[in-house]
Amino acid sequence: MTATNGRPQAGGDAANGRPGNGSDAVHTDTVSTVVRQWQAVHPELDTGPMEVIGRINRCAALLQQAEDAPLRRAGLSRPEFDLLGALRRTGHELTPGELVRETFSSGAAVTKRLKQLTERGLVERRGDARDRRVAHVRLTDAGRDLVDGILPEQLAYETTVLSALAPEGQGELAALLGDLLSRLEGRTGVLRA
Amino acid sequence: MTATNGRPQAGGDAANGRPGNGSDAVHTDTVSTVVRQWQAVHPELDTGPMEVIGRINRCAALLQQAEDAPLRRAGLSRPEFDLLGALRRTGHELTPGELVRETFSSGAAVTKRLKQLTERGLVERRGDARDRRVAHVRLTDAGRDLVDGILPEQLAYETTVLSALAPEGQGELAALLGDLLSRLEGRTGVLRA
DNA sequence: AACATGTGTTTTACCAGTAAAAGACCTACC
DNA sequence: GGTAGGTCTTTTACTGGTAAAACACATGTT
Repeated sequence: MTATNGRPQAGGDAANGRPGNGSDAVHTDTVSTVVRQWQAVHPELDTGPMEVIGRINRCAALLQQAEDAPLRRAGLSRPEFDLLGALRRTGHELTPGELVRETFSSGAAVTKRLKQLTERGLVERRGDARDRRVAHVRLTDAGRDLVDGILPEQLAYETTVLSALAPEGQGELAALLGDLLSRLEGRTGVLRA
Repeated sequence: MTATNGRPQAGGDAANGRPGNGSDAVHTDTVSTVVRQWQAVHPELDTGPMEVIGRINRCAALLQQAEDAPLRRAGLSRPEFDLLGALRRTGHELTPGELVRETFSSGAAVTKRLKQLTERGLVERRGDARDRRVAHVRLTDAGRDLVDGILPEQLAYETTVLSALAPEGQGELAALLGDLLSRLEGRTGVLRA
């Protein structure tokens, strides 16, 4: 459980942090294989970060596929659901600009999605009286019902997916990711550099 | 699944065995805000999975932006780098089909990328003598040099990005994600369902 | 040998996302 | 009150992805 930071020499276990797991139950996840390959080719490099970032990326990819299953049944993509969800969880109307911020997507993407969701009757828009540039978007009843119907399925699905981890493991993971995320989000400078 | 299931709210540190790091600094990451909003609207739902999956997704999104910085300087997208990296780290030629499996992308995407990378002189292809359906792709010297030049930058960048976490935290995170990932990858049925 | 079936790769048609510019509108200052 | 500059949103042009079909070839069977 020593250095992830300082040269994980031989064996990918360096970043593994757990006490006695050297031999049994070898992690056969693809990332550890990839890391081993890199270390064989470039033994001088510290591949520690890969073990974290590679896994985050890969988990995200796999989980999104998994999560998408309940959504697709409802004919929604994940970004569409995110948009509807933002409206639902805030509980009030949002402007397109606010939706951009809530869903972390570009303005153009939000415009397109709103168009489609409006056509499907899931959201409505009205203009602002004072400032005619801005629009206000709200869920229709159908939109709200759809979100409320999907969300429990979604969470149940996620629960089973995460059941690979013990509850304490899930807590740890959430906490660690929270640490990382709050720093990442706080220091946007790091990201834009 | 009761409302507040085993969710590690303030007691998270108890369950998660982290020694010194019990800094009760409130996590101000966006995910915790989102989760709070959902709980206000649907107090009966167990939002535990969101704290993990939401954060994985968000971290992935932010980290990819971060990682992309060094790549973009070299005029490569991440999927392109993944392809070149697969060739580099395996150390031998790969067929398009193998590249599909290594990089987790579709065949069509690999074909397109190979075309571009070939035009840029970073990879070469040759046919197979025995089976004329298959091609063999290898890095050119320029391609190899490019990868070798970028990789250290990339890792350095990732190291600074992860410096938000203490080394032990990084190890724990890698281990937990490895657990999750190896189960996710093993049980493909869960994902394709 | 001829054919059905399977595999490796590419092509086609299409869809969603982005960046940059445009458009519409506000505001504040001269 | 007109105009410069800023903000909110949409449009445009394009890129890159996917799914499904097409293509080219191999293989096993009769």
